[in-house]
Amino acid sequence: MENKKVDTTTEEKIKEAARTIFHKKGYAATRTRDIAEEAGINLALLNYYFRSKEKLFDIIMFETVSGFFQRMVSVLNDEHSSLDQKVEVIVSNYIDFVTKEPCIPIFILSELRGNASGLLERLPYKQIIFSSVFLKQYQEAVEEGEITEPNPLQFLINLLGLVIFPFIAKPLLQEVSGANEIQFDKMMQERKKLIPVWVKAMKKGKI
Amino acid sequence: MENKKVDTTTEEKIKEAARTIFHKKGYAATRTRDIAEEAGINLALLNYYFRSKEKLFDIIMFETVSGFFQRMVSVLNDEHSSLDQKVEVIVSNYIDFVTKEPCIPIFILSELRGNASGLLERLPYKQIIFSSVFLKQYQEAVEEGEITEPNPLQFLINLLGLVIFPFIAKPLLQEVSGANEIQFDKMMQERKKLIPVWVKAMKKGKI
DNA sequence: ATCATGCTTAATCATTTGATTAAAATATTT
DNA sequence: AAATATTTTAATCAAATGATTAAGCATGAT
Repeated sequence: MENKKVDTTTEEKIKEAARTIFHKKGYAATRTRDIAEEAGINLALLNYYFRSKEKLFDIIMFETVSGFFQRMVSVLNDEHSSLDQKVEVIVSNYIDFVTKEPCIPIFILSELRGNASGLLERLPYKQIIFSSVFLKQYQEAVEEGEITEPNPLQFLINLLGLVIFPFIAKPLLQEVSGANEIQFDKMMQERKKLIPVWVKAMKKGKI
Repeated sequence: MENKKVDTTTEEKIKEAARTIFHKKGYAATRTRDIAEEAGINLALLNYYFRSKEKLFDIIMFETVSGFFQRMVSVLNDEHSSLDQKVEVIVSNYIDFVTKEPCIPIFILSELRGNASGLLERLPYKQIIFSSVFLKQYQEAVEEGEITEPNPLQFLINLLGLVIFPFIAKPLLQEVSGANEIQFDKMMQERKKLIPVWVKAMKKGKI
């Protein structure tokens, strides 16, 4: 009955395969047969365990998005770090994570086009960010004149854009620069130090 | 024989419909029947004029990518503008363009995942950017100590990331902020002034 | 040993989807 | 007007694809 061996269970094998293929090709371009082959199982097992391609996708999508934003939320709510420290941690954390999982940003954002799933509405990030330690610290910094721009969303857009955009544009940047995989990763490692400096500089940018 | 009336030709109607649907849903999620319906024509006409979905897509993709980068290249090669002016023009130009065509960035970048088409290699942007007026100006600014970071690619990544990323992450940002379409566009208009200031501030960021 | 339960497979189904065909309609030339 | 070429349509095809079925296999319980 139970099949929880030392090796991964069949259900987990299917999920891992689905993650791999969905992340790489997206929902529409993924064939259930590809997932079955990647998992080394019979196609029927996919439907046996998950009922349908769509239900399997919903699970992967939810876990991927949750995992991605949990990394940010936990840092944004840290009571014991300053704003600058939060930037450093987020930058370092995400650059390492996305270097290991380079498909995830474009996967999330391209599957969220139009947000047909309504996934975002079911996630509580709006409230979490709105009541975060980060937000208080940002508003304090604005009041004390340390930050010019009053809208914290502009700050988050910049931070995320500087970290994530290069990974989304990776094929493009590699072609324009002629960089190979290693050189690209090295450039992203350099951004670990550069982005916090840039973000600090941007805080007092005067119009 | 010739059908070039005042109204658009059938071929052009199909291309416009294909642009609309491909941009919105991507290659894999697009059905040729959707394009035919959007164009108000019989499905067979699509294959009559363009042979196949893939060939039609290749045309749209090439035109979209070319159009997108031509805007940048023409500014980067302007002899008569400074680096700061180039930033201002690119930011303003792209924010207006992408506000009108919000699907294009995520379309280009998601279709370029893995660059299976080899489209990028067929485009000459590497050489164009490498020998651009921008590059000379950037290197001069580095030599004169006006810019800390010696790699011009980091500068371009930042510029593009600050401009384009918010449009790619639009559904996410709208959900997190609760902003509607008009409020989002207003925020992007504000970035027209903010990004050039930020980019200037970043130039002298010290480690 | 027998039974019941859950897991796995091969074969098959039904629908979707890209593409084609042959004929009809329209436009162009002679 | 007749002939020719081009454009358009309805009908159909073949392959791909998500999903199901029924039978076989394993494992633990009675």
